[in-house]
Amino acid sequence: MSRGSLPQFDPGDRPAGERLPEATVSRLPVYLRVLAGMAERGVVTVSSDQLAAGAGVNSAKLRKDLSHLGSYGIRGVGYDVDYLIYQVSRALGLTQDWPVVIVGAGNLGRALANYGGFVTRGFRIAALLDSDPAIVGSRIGRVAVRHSDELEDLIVRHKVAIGVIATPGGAAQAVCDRLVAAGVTSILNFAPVVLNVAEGVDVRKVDLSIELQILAFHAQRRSAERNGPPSEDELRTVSEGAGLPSVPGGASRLSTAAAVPSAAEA
Amino acid sequence: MSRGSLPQFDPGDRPAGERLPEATVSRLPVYLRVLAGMAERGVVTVSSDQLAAGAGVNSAKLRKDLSHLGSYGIRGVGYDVDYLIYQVSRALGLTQDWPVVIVGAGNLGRALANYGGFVTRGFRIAALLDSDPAIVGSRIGRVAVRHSDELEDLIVRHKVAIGVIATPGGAAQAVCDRLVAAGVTSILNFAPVVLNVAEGVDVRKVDLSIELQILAFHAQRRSAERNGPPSEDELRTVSEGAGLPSVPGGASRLSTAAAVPSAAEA
DNA sequence: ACGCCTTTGTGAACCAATGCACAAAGTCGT
DNA sequence: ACGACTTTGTGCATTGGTTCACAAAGGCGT
Repeated sequence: MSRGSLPQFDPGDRPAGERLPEATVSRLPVYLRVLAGMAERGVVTVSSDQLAAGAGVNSAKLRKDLSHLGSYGIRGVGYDVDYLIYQVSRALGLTQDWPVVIVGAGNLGRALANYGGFVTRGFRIAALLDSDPAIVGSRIGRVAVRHSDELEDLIVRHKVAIGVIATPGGAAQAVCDRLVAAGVTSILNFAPVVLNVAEGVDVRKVDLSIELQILAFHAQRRSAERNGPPSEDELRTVSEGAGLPSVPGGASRLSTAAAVPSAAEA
Repeated sequence: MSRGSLPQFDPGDRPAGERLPEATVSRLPVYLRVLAGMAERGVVTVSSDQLAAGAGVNSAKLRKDLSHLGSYGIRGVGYDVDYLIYQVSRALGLTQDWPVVIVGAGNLGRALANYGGFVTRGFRIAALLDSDPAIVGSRIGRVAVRHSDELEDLIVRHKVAIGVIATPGGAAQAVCDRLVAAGVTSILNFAPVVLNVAEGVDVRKVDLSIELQILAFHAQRRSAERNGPPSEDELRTVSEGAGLPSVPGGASRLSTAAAVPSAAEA
């Protein structure tokens, strides 16, 4: 237990310099959600085993994650639910609330704005923007759709630090550039493009098709396993209905492979 | 270059036993998307540097990722775009197409069904389900909304292997159970709950509030850094407007901490 | 035909994350 | 008041992932 000199009343705090491992950060919100559910059901104390089960992780991992925040458990008992909620919230920066701007009020933007229950957990929709005059002015839940011309102004006035991009792919990079220029340094991107940003800007992406493709990979692997391990070289019979494209540069020329099925295009 | 005995014509294939690292799998879809964009713009050949830049990763990582699929580059030149698209697609299992069922036709389900461009890349919406009679029968894009009673039937008839859960949190676990019981082994969950599934079922989650919380953490860290490194113990002045809850079990009793601000609840 | 130049593929060193297993801490029943 | 029992927090070994840096491969110009 390597703790520096610390004041009496908060026995658990880590020295301020401590950096949370990225993997831990990405799990804390999950713990927080499970804890919130427990608090709602009146649970007062929880052991690492119970919480880990609820979050779907190994209990040793959970304890190590929490130990990075400080020493907030009680041996032989577990963790106080409310107190742990507070500590995790604090570690994540949720004790202040964050004004968020959502750009794009199409299907997805609307869905996000309506999340309500989610978005209000430490976050507040400062603005919902769109460029289509036909929907500017309408209301989605509690927020009015404003024109994207106001983007810079709204960001500055509401001190927005987090932007959500819910536009079509084509518009995403331009929107991103404007967000960054206006001072936003955290961006959550739902558009299916890789955003290019300057150093120091934090981008996370949420992408349906990527997730589906990862699932497809595992599904394929599982089904391949079931049908017996593909004995050394029946590889090219896996996909019917698509001629095997010729190998470029095999012994002949490059870019002969134009007639590829290209499963990845629209 | 450790390759076993292999037929002449496909010089790059890896021995069939090769397992792709998970991290690689999660990046392949990104490469695929960038490649598709290049193909569309008529690019024929791409170097690892260019592709890596487009995908926002280090080029060494990109090369190592691709090398797990096989040896499909040409030294001194790069990779043939179409051929690489084909190989990546094949590795991901996208040379067959995957019928997908989406459960929940609320805002989010509708947004997903309308993705069109995305979903059609190797995937096909076999069914869009909802339990609300008011919207059953309506059309979202090309697909009709059907009643969730038909779930089991549709899954079996269309050989659906991938399910997408876009219901409110409360319904998610029940839907998940039904999907699994009907034979679905890959699930993409948009509902804000941790799903409990049997061994062998693959669940991925997409969660707005988790992503936002991770962004908030980094935003907080950055801003804390700018305002000077918090000198050893000004920790408890970080959050105004929220009284520091008492420490449970400090020297007094457990669960005194009931009046916590609880930034994580509705 | 030959050598220069580009770019791949990978060995090896590093770093991050996981999981085991156990000592230390602290509760609770008697 | 004490000892048995529970549960935390963490040292350590291991696994997985990233990055560097370079030899081998192969095209291209002359």
